[in-house]
Amino acid sequence: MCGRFTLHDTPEEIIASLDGLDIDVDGAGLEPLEPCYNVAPTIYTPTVAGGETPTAGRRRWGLVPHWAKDPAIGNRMINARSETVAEKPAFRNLVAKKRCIVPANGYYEWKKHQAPGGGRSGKIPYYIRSPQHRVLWFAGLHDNWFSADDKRLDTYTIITTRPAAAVADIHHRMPVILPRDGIEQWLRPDRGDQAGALALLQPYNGELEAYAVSQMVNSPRNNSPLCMAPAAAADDADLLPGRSR
DNA sequence: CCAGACGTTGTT
DNA sequence: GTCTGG
DNA sequence: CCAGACGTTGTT
DNA sequence: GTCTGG
Repeated sequence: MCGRFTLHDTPEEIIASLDGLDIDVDGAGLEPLEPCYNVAPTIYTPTVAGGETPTAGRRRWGLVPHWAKDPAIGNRMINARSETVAEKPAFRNLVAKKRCIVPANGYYEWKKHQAPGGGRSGKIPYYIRSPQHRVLWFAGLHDNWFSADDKRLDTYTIITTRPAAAVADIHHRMPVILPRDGIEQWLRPDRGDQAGALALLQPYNGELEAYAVSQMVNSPRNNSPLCMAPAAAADDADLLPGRSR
């Protein structure tokens, strides 16, 4: 699945990674963009919503459907399965007109770990990213919700699929990462039909690298580059004088 | 007709 | 909003 | 995903 | 144990 990710590039770098795709960044709310090394559900991040001219804007992670009575439902709607997204009542109506993409520099997965000797099992967090440090674009769905006092809430969910071979040992699900060539079809209804868009929801074909990180990422309150540092380096930093454990 | 769900993950 | 279940 | 809360009353 | 919040 995908329950935590990073986004630390500048807005310019993020937009440049779309390689000239025509998007409306007017009033996009991409600036200012604080680097975040530990994006958790309910956090606002940049997204690009589909349309004839795709439009950038900030949205909150955790889909709150427009019909929801309680926006707390968004705390649990952080992922949508690609295999069933076209059928599930909560998602299928969004597939037609509410597709979006979500930029990330990488994401975290927790690998279950069985201690030798039948001891306690635990979980080790891993960070997964492009070896060339390219921006990854997740496939998502979005919606807008209005509170009783008419406050607008824009939210999204990240679509998941089976893992690419490079990360299959870590976890049996991964976010859908769109190839650059697929982004226009995902975002622009004039570039193909819905079936074509759904066909893009596949395990990632590109290169990925993965390595273990420290437990620092576990708490959503931690937002430091050390969250994505290799485990040994992060542990060393933990031992620096003056740092409480 | 109205009421109630609408989701994923992992674990058992 | 829309569908399923009762 | 993980962390953290999980409660009421009355008083300031 | 289970739910909410980040």
